[in-house]
Amino acid sequence: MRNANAETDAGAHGVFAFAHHGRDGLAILRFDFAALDEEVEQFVNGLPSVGGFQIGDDLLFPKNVRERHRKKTASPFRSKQTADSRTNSIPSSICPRLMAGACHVWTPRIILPQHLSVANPTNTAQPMSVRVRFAPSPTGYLHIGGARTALFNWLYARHTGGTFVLRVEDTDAARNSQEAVNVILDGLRWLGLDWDEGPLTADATGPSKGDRGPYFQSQRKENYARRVEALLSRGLAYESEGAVRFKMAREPVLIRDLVVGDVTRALTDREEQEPDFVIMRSDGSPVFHFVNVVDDLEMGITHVIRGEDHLSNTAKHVALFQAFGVEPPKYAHIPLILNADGSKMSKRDTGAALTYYMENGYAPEAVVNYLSLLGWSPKDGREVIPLKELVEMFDLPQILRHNARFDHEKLKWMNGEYVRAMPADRFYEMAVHTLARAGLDTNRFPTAYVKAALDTCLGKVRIFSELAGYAGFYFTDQVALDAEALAALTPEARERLKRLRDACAALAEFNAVSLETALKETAKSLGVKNGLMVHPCRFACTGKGSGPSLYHLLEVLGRERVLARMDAALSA
RNA sequence: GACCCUAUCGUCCAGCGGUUAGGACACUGCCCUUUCACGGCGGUAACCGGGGUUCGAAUCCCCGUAGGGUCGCCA
Repeated sequence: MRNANAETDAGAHGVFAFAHHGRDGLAILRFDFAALDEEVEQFVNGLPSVGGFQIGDDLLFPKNVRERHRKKTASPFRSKQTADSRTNSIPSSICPRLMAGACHVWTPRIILPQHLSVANPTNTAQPMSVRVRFAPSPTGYLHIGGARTALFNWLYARHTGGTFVLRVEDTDAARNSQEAVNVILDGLRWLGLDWDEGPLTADATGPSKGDRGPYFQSQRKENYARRVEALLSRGLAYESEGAVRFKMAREPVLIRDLVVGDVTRALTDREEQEPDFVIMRSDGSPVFHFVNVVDDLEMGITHVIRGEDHLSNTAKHVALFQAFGVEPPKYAHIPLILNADGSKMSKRDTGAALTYYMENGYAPEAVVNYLSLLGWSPKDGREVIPLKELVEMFDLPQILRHNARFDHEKLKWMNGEYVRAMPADRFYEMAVHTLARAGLDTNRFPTAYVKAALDTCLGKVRIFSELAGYAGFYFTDQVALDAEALAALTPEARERLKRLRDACAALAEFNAVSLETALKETAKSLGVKNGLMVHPCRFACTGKGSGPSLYHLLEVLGRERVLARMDAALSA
């Protein structure tokens, strides 16, 4: 114990020491001697002192080291926990006082004796530039989970200043088409996920950018043939019934995953029967596991970020990389996205396809933001985060390991946040587009009218598909009065409406201010509350019980339409 | 059947050995308001179960249970 140290270094907070602390062994303690009482000091003096550590230092072994691994590596304190080290346990009588401020405690989660040195980030080798890829199969739709996988890859590439590669896995020629490829390209473009390398068009033989192409697997057949040949010639693969099988290891494979941790994948019972898997079919076409690895290898992919559904198969991929004599890329298997009820999200489920969001008036930046928060979150707990900051904060270690359910309600809320903050022009554009999809042609009306109408909706809708129901009355010739509307138009209500109609007709200026005055005066003269005037009027003019601000809506509609609609309602 | 992953409010996340278990969505009470939203102030609501380690466990370990994934000449 370097007690002297504490005394000479006035102001410096004493000494670092190790103590046995709970089951996980050592804690680093930092003592402030000024605050120690005698009993505590006595205890402290019995501790082995250490140098070069600080509170919070990682003595690590990363937290993703799994217990299996730990058992193998000879647990440091179970085996070494002698009576001697026991005496360094922090006694309960002292602990509270230590915690009270005399001492700072840091308990590393896992400590291995041979790692009792501070991890030094500066001495790690210069990291290679990151290359990630998104490798979808053109099936005709882009799954929302696939979109998130693309997003995570993109975010990681942008975060690290690396390269985002788009590769089309169109090995199954029969069910691929340019339209199917376009669904992917359009989806990624819509989300704003630009790729640094990959196809420029949906044409497999068309132009692309990047020097590691082609970026369509259908154009890479020679590479696969050559690689199969290489394995064959080295006896690492063999022919069987016309197909080529890879000689798979008959023992568990260690998968080091940046998200899941170290996974030892043992053979299943079926694999025990036949461990060697086909890499090339009898018709000469290579299978997914093979092409995937060959392409990743040849394209210099450094990090494979993909859905957790690939985790088990990663053993095959690792074995293949090893057969080719190279280190496998770093893997990061991200959790899956499930339906609200926890079931797997399949093609048929609402919102499973990205096109759903493209077509229903969602803002891509909201979808991106929401997706980024599924399985990942920034430390500060914020939720509405601009893309730029997402890029800055995103990283692999923070990704969770458990699946997430897709919450449409929260997405709608998120979308509303973005819609509200949206520039007016963008709002008009998206509104007109979505309205048109709902069969409401805004082109029939003057631009000024359309804009004025939409201005009354700013900040009112969360997703644009709500707009047709909210503001459709602006763009129809007649309002449909449903049962609810008719029920509201009682004889008394009609009487009030009639009075309001006449007041409106007599108005010199027909605007929100004058309308409000007129309505309130009419209510006053009738001796009723404003609300009793408001509701019949709203129903008559819009057919609904709720909507944009009444006075503004009336102004936009204009005297002519308003009077016509009131008359129509009065005679309905 | 085997193998692998996972488990905190209804949902998404915080938490990484000592917290009155925190935030967001949703739900809900009040205020604001011509409606609906927005906004403001509140509320309901969670550590899957059982063992163990520890003075102390939501946090570490084990066993159950549940959910998900994978075992193709699909991708």
